[in-house]
Amino acid sequence: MIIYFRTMRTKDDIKQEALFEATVKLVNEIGFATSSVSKIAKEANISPATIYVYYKNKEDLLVTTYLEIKKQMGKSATEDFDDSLPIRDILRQVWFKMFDYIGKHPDYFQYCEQFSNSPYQSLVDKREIEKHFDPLIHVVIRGIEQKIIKNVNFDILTVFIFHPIVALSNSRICQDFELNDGNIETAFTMAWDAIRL
Amino acid sequence: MIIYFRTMRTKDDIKQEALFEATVKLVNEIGFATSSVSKIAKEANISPATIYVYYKNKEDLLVTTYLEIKKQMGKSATEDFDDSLPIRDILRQVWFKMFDYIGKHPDYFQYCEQFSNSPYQSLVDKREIEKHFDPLIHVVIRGIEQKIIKNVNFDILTVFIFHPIVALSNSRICQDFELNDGNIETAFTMAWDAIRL
Amino acid sequence: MIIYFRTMRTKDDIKQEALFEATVKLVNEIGFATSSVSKIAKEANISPATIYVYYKNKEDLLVTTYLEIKKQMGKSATEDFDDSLPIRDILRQVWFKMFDYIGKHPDYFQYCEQFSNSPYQSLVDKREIEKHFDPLIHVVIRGIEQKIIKNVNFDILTVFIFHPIVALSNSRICQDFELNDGNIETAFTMAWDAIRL
Amino acid sequence: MIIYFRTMRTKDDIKQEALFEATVKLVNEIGFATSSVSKIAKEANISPATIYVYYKNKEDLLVTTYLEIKKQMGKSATEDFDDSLPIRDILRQVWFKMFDYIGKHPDYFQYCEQFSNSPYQSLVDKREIEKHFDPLIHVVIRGIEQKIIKNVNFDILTVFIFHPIVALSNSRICQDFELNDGNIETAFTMAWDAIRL
DNA sequence: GATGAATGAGTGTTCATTCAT
DNA sequence: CATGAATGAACACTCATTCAT
Repeated sequence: MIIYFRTMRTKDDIKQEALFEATVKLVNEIGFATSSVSKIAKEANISPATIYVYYKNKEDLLVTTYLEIKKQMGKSATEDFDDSLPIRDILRQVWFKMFDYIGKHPDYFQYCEQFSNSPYQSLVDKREIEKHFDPLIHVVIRGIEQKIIKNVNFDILTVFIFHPIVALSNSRICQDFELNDGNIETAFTMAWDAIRL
Repeated sequence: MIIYFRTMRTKDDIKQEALFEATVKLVNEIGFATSSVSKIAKEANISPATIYVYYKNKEDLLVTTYLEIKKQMGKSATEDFDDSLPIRDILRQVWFKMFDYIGKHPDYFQYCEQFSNSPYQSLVDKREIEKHFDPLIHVVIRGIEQKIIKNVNFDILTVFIFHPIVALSNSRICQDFELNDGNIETAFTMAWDAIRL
Repeated sequence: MIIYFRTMRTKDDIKQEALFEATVKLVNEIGFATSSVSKIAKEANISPATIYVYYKNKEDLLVTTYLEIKKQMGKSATEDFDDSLPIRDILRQVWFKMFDYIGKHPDYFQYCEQFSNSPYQSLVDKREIEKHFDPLIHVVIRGIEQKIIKNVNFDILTVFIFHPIVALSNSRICQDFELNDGNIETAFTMAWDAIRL
Repeated sequence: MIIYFRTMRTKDDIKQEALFEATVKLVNEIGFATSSVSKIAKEANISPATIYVYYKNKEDLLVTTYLEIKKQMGKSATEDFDDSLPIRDILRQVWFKMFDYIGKHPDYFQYCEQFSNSPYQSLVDKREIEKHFDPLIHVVIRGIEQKIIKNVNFDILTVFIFHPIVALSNSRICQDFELNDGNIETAFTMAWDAIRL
């Protein structure tokens, strides 16, 4: 007879985490297109049927996994956020924190990249993601108000101040770019040059 | 009685082009992952087996379609290339030409985006593509030599001077960005600010 | 309400056996070349997909079926093996046991014949089969040592002492040969005349 | 302008022979099951459609090829047939002639072996083949009448006097048997021991 | 809660054959 | 006569999902 103490993790938690890791691992190893429910189940050492205990369907599994990572990423990027610093310094810190996170979890990052270009991508509410990065957005808006940042379409700003982080981390796009502090500093300077007034 | 005029195109050409268009259309409508040979065939109003008359296999169909578009795109971007212009003006012209091409063929552009993030992407020789854009690369190199452009890792430069064109054209990333001349001018200025010394 | 008695066989066993019988039956009816997975499935009254629950692939199904029969056959041929008998009597007994088995399971025999001439034949380790018939081989070797059997290439001996059993049982080759005791006795005498010193 | 002289072989003959050789070659290389009409056509350097000019269908092509070889084989086995020789010598000569033919045309022999175990085998009239070997059959009958050969079921005799030639030539069955004169002599002696009174 | 077994619908691909030219 | 193009039907196999236990 098994007794579950209050602090003991339930079986559920363990299975769910195994499923999370298995999903990320498999997608990174064999790609989104060929990652099937049964392969993920095998990787997690459970029956394919068990997945349907925890998730409504395949879509739910993949989307939830994505959202979980994005949440973590947002948290990492905005932790120790110091609103009193100059805007440039705040954004610079975010850049380093993001590259730090990606460097530590390249598999999570890669999963997100794959997800973003999969058909499942359209199933997530963009706002749901953005809210994890809200503090950053507000910094940029403040920069515009203080006439430090160019007052242009927000999408354009995003393309120059946030998108490069993703592009530079994508080994397919940047085969020569090494994630060392010097390179990150250089790239950030360029991003800042692009958006600053 | 059917009369074939001299200028009449042969059946082959018509089918092959129908296949090209059907491939692009379907991939754009339902995505790469779910675009099957039989669905493409149905879209082109031919039998799935007929595809194998024109292409070795699915991979061949998708890759060839991609290469064809990239070739067109490179030609468009570099036509009327005037090496005597100032470097900034050359790049600015390329930007406008690229947005012009994408504006005229949003479906071709979208297909390439999807392809670039598919498992088939690894099957094309990156150099094969780059050669269609070689003149641009040389302009950037000249800019570095003339101390007009920052002397940094080429991948980083690419992320700021070429990658934004793609990002801004990607309706998923930029839902607010409108491809009008003003917006393009603004964005180009930012890209130039990022890379210029 | 269904009640499962203790002796009731599980679904698995029933399906797997149905599959075995269906495979043998279909191959005998329409030949190896035209026996497809879906036809076998239909014969066994299951979905083609279900076959892949029990076997890795078509090859696995066909090879396993073959090995199973050969194992049975070897066991039949060598049961009640009495090493103390004169060599001629031992071989004679094997002949009768083999014809007995083939007479009782003509379909199994025919399946093996078809398999042996199929492309799948090369996938089985010849030794794996031979080991079921090892006692026979040793009898022949003993016969040579005792100068009762001609001391010639073993392949040649096999062609005259074992191969005729197969040839005579093959209805395609022998349409007039009836498997009665008289005919078997006659044929065995000829085989013995061929190999004895 | 091409002028065909009377002695010149017509295109037909050349194509038909190319087709014959291509069929044999391909079947030997990739097996009966995977030899398709289009592959044979490619091997013969003609269009698949052209095959249907010369043969009614695939079956016709394969069967005709088989019959042609069997005819040749029968001719070879029975040429220089000397009815005045002792029966043993006649049969011995046939053995050597057969092994000679097979040694010179291993591909033709192998094609026949493959054909004999294909579904097409049932389409040929056994008598059609046998008539090419009629002289041999009559020799055996004479042997029985002269009380030189055992008076048993003809199928049984065939299994011991003709079948071994095929078995010994089949590299799958006899991997150790070498087609040299010594081995053939030994094997023939055994065959003769089996059938002689 | 957990699962082995089962499956209809789909995958990419090859086939023997026909037909307009 | 010769053929390139075309295809319906079949192939082996995988899929996401369900369901009885």
